[in-house]
Amino acid sequence: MATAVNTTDARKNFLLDSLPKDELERVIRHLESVDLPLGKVLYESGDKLDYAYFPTTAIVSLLYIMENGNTAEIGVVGNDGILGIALFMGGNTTPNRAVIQSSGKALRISAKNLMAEFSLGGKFQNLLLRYTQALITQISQTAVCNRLHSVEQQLCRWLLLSHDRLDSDKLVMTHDLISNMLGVRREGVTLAAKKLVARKLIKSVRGTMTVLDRPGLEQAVCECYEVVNTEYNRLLGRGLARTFS
Amino acid sequence: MATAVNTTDARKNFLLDSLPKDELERVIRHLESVDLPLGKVLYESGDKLDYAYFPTTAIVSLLYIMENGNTAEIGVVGNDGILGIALFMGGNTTPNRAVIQSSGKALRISAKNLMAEFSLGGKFQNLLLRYTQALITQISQTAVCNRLHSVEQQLCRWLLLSHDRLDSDKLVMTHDLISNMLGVRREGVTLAAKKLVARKLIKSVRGTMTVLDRPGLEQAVCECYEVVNTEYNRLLGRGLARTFS
DNA sequence: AAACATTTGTGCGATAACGCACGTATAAAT
DNA sequence: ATTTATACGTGCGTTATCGCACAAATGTTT
Repeated sequence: MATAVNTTDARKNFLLDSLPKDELERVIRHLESVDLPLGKVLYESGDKLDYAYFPTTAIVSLLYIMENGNTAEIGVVGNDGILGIALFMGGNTTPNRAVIQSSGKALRISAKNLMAEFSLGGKFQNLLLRYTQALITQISQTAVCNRLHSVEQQLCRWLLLSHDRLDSDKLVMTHDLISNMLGVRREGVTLAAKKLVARKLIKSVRGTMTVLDRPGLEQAVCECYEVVNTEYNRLLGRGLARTFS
Repeated sequence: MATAVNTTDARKNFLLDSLPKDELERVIRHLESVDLPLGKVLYESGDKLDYAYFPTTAIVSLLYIMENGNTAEIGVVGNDGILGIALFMGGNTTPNRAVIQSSGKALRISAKNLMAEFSLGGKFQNLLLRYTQALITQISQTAVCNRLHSVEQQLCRWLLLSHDRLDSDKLVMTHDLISNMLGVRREGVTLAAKKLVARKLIKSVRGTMTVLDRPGLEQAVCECYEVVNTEYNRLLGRGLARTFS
């Protein structure tokens, strides 16, 4: 399952790609590539983390699971970031679940090696902290969006967040799965999707949603999306938003 | 306005209190005490931060302000934490407003001195990162709570969060102010408060709410409160929850 | 091709929160 | 003591979302 990693692969992750050459080469020796299938749980709430993951093509949801089984997503991590910030932040674990939302690959590094590299300071440490701040903004904006915006707007935001982290326009996701992410009813997603279909912004057929009109989606989404994107840009030197393809 | 600081004052802030003696003495020389009146804006969204603040008796809300003027709180900081994490996280600013929710004192440190102390590593750095992780949990839980819980439950949570950070049982807050924090209507707060009054958990009279039955409030609140509290305890070695007084 | 499982569409009553309007209470100012 | 400003209470129609039930469509398996 785990294999060695070359520079080209590593650079598919924006954080790794932002490292100066010498640091990247140092880090890359600790990396191994892993396949992450849809639905796989990277870590469970409260689990002590053995690895951190730099997604390259996979997308991972940070999910909170209530006592009654209800779920809500607090953030998304793809090729823009890293999973396992609790390692270098000092907590070793977090009270949420990380689950693969879109299958693909990630590069993992052992907790021990991550800590060693982090404590060297340098750009690596700086990048990880900046990324963490960007993630805080994303989580904050999720809180705000949950409070103030409609399901339709949130679906737009969610579609854009996913689209940004994918090469394709085709998102392999059922309404049911999305409803668990957004913390709403499945029917709510169906309804919201129908409205977006009516506006010709997306196509929605059994298990997949396809982005048809990216600029249109950006028009339909609430300001939350842009706030986060701008902040990623400011902190990490590159936005996530894809230009229309 | 700003005056020198002694150890006793500094120890009113849990982060400072957790420092080993030598580090506290080193940090304390950079601190000055400031009074923070209700409503004062510590920093505005996007402001470059000149100071970080360790509240001792003041409570500060992290607020996001929408384009249309709507507001929603993403987190609360009191004597448990620090304002200005963006400094050591590398961003220097954050897209939210910090506003005094309950007047009191805080100890401030210049951005330059904070950075210097942080980069020395040691317990200070470790504590700040751990605190940041705890704050992430609080913000995450706000997101979840906003999605899944009723205004009444959220009011309970908000009251407990404030009560934890105060010496008194009396919270000086209008319904209108609280509604801006929770991101709901003023009438919604009035209604929710009325229900809590009917259950004899609080008293609510013109501009103040008084906690009458702390254990009762803890029974009425959603699980979100306890999740955050447990995490603060785990990460920082002390919970915030006050025992019934 | 038929049977089956999964996913999506739709209808309907219930509930929570909204926006607005206006009345009432409380505290401060004159 | 009277006025004024602020804060709170309440009613009412509207809207968004919920929970549930079940039908229709779409893939998959046999």
